[in-house]
Amino acid sequence: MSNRETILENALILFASFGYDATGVQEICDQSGITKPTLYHYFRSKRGLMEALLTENYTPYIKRLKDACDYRRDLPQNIAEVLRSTFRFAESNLLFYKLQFSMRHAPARGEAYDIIKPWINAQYEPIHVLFSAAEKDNGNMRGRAQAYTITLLGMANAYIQQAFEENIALNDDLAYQARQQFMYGIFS
Amino acid sequence: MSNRETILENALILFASFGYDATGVQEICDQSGITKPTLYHYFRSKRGLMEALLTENYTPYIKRLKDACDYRRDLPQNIAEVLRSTFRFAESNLLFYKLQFSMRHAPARGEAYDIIKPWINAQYEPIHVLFSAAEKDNGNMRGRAQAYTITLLGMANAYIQQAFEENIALNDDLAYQARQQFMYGIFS
DNA sequence: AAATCACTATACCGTACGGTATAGTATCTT
DNA sequence: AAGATACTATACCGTACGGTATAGTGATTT
Repeated sequence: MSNRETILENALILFASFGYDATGVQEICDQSGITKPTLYHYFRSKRGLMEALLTENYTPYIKRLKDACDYRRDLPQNIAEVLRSTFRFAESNLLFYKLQFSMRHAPARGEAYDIIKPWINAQYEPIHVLFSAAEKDNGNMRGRAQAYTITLLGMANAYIQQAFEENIALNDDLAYQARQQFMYGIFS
Repeated sequence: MSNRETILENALILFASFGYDATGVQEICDQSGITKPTLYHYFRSKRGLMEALLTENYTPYIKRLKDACDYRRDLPQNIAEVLRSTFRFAESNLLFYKLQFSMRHAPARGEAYDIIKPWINAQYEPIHVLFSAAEKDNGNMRGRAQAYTITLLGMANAYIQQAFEENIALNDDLAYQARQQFMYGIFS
């Protein structure tokens, strides 16, 4: 494995375990068996390292999420796919999921939140577009696209957290159950 | 206002804005118009300051939550009260709600999470006891008390986040709506 | 063979951190 | 009036931080 990959791997472990602020560049180097100039050769700064980590781990998920949000006049189908892709994202790399989750909820003016902000939007935006499109086919959804987006993501995360703590699988059955509960919130 | 109160107030603002790690003791002192020995006179350490902040702001909520979880064979009523007390807690001090929320989701081995851990349990435990008690009256809930607790809290937080971002009130109507959606997840 | 390139170690920079030793001051107790 | 108590400022401690100047290395290109 290349030094670059080793650094990314150990940075993920340390950032996810102790947080961005509390993890020193030196620790990452020690854990990776290299020295600081090597790290700074591949990544311009500590922040650049974090950004690279996010880009490499987020990109495939965001791509799948965009596909899941392609509206074909079957909103329940879209919601199921959004939940499925998100569940798989969480399950495929638990450590990264935990890291990005803690960063999403970090204080708004901290550096960690500043770094992850564009990715929050990259996840939010396609889902919001989906609900906006669905509004046109369902009048009583009007003006609630933002609320649906937030609630859907919030519910997905609640299910994911629950699955982790109870050691149950984030399979398609659970995605279906989450979808039913979410849609009850919409049409009631 | 006493120095102690001033320190607590400014610490809340800074911790909530920038995070526990990223906020220096010196900043808190500057903002409060005092010097470090004064701060260390009232609070033994930076961590002690954070702990005092949590104790003073959490205590009344936990007390109300415990009342809300007193099971009288009417689970929907309990759930409504849990949601109401939690909504009011969030609405009464937005800054503190944001701070504790970010700490709850901070990395597990960081200091911030370590400090808030007992309070996470103080919130979790009475709700868990409630669902465990309700299990005895409703067979098909058996063995799912933990799942219900996590999902209820997750849903409450999703509603609170949504209310903040859409600038809508966390009133009893919203608590009722959240309860309906949650109970659909239980009995389906 | 010379020059270039990507990569890496030693040793160091300035700064900011959490925390404290010392020396007060002002108020309250006896 | 004397002593104790609660509180606060100046100045400082050791340590760890993110980041870098310098000087290489070994492989690739010309």
